[in-house]
Amino acid sequence: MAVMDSRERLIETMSELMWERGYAATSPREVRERSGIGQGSMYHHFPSKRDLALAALQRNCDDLLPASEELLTADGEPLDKLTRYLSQPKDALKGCKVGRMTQDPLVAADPVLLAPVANAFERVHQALARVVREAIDTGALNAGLDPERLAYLLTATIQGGYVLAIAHQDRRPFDQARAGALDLLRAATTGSGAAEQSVPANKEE
Amino acid sequence: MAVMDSRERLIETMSELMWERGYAATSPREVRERSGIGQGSMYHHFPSKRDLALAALQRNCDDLLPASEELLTADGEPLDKLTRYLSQPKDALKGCKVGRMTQDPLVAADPVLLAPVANAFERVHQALARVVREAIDTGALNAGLDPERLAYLLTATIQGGYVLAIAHQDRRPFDQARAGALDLLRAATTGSGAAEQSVPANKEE
DNA sequence: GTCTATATCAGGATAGAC
DNA sequence: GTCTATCCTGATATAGAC
Repeated sequence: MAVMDSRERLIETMSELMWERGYAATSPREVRERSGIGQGSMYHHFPSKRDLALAALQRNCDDLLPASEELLTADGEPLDKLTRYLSQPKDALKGCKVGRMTQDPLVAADPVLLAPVANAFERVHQALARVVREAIDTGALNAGLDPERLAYLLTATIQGGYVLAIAHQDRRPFDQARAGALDLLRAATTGSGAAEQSVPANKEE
Repeated sequence: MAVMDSRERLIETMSELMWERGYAATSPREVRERSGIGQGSMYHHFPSKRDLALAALQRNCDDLLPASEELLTADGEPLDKLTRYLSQPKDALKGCKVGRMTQDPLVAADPVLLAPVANAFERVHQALARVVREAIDTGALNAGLDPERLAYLLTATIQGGYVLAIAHQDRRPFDQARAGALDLLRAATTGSGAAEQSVPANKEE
């Protein structure tokens, strides 16, 4: 494999910085310094910070989507798939490299930058809704539950979990929120008794 | 009531801007221009942007906390209180003026600025956990459920709902995530049959 | 307390040589 | 494609008069 070229290094570096600091708070200078790429070279590949950000954002989406999509479309019991979705190892204190973008004023106000984010969430949502629907259809979850609502709830649990973890500077709220969602899913299991077992908290990334 | 003085106007304006753009992306210049307060006056009251931000952040926390705390500590059925908590009118596309701060790189990295945010989340969490515990103790929710987990789940649902709403530029995912949480709570109701009624989606703020 | 003027530095980009 | 030099603006203050 050839050594990573300048363009690639720029995208890689910008992706990291956007995860760490967001878009607005990341400066071209930081990208140059961390990547070791010169000024001229940078503007040769990307005419503006925004162009580089778009490429980096796309990259971050491509980094995250496959894992969730593959997990959710694999064979297996629908409830198992939801459990695995809610148990993926995550660095709670770093936040989500995709979800974080929605809180960046420059991204949220820019339809072009927001598009890959919207697309990523949409795809995960569809995959989740499909699995939830399957769970209901096969009788694993109570009839009468709404797949759309539950799918949004599960994604929101993760995204909100990051907020809590960062606020408390502690990953436990993230893990507990996810565990709470699993507990409630189990409680909504057809034929569940009152004393349904609760799952143990998720451990370290 | 006397006309609002300069100091007050500065805090008010900074609070708005931090809600709209976050801390890092808000400049002293914008505060001056929107508030109509002069440069000298501003730095007379607040020696730095950070000092002003701290006051504004405190203000934003004080704006939000009372409503949730009063709602959760009022008399009434615990499940009703949780329902009301999840049905508070919110402008989903604007995001949470407190939760958003966790995604601001300058705030998350600054323990002093993060403190009021952590405190606000902690208080809501405690109030929520108490209500959930009450629901379990009175038999309204299944025994075996964990109050801590459910409390974190509910807050995460709201905070994550904002992320989804902004990503999709549509408030419905926010409402649906909250509705999904209510559906699952109802499913975890002791003695709930399989065909528990689901609640209608929340309407407009 | 408030005003105007000034200072410093970083952000974001362009120019033109190699 | 990459480098160095340069440019302009805005962010974040400080100075000192009123």
